[in-house]
Amino acid sequence: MISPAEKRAPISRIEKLCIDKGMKMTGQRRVIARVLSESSDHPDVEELHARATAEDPRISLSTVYRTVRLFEEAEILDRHDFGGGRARYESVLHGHHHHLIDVDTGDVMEFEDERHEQIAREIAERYGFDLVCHRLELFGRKRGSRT
Amino acid sequence: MISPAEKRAPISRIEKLCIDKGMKMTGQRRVIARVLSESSDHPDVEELHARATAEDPRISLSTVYRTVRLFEEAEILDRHDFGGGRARYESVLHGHHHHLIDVDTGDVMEFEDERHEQIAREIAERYGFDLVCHRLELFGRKRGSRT
DNA sequence: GTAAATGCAAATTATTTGCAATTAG
DNA sequence: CTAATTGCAAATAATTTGCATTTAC
Repeated sequence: MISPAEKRAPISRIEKLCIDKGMKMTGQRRVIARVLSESSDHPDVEELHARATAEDPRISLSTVYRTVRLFEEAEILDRHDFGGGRARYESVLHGHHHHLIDVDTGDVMEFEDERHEQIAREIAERYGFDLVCHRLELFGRKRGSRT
Repeated sequence: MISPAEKRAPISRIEKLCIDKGMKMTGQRRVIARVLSESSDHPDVEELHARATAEDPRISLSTVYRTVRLFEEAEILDRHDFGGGRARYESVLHGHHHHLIDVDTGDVMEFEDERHEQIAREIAERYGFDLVCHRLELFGRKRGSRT
């Protein structure tokens, strides 16, 4: 039932990036790359490990930590701190955007805003800086929620 | 040489806030409040402890941790994460503003921008949220720096 | 074949907490 | 006087690392 073909998972978008950068693609790295490519949320390391081991149980937490760090340094992943003590990750392939965090539920919504981009560039310039990156995070409460 | 008068330090701005909120003002809490009132940068707990013990050596690190937490919950302090693994604090008395971080040196500059405030409110509204707070951080490199 | 990657357990780092002793109000 | 606060040392929680073993290229 298990044909050899099933072992060759298709190359994920992030795996492609890794190959282009000349990284050594181990089985675990390939799975983590796939999990990240398929995630449209902002998982933390614990969650990534859970998703990865669901596909292949022989992936250790250390490897997930090492891999997200590697990917972050290779500019494949963005790391975020939304509070709660754990770093959360998303692929840079999801593009440049910002976050609106529901302070009651922890839900994260994404948005873009061109006016904001313009203002950010302008402020950096005013101080004599080239903008490397920036983040805008809004923390809000659903209108009508008591408390 | 040491007159009794020297023991009565003037009441700092933050100590005043604490008293208004009915907090029990211990010696260590008073010193930490003063150090924070006099800081115009964004010290972490380690640094606050160093500044506090310089004024009075019998202040433990635990107490500094407990006090910044207390002050944060009382909305006397804002906590920031500028990367580097440690939380950094500043008095809310410094007003609402945002940060431009020099990625090479770690220096932090502050700025305000009314247009940005307006956009933030508007975006939250678009999603049906009341804005609780928000943060805008620009990471930049001094123009002309090689690398 | 060889340098790089992995798993595991132990180490680190930032922060929190239990508890007996101290202190503000 | 009494409840809140402190110091200290031990506990947590997230993340990193040393080292023997495995693996991609």
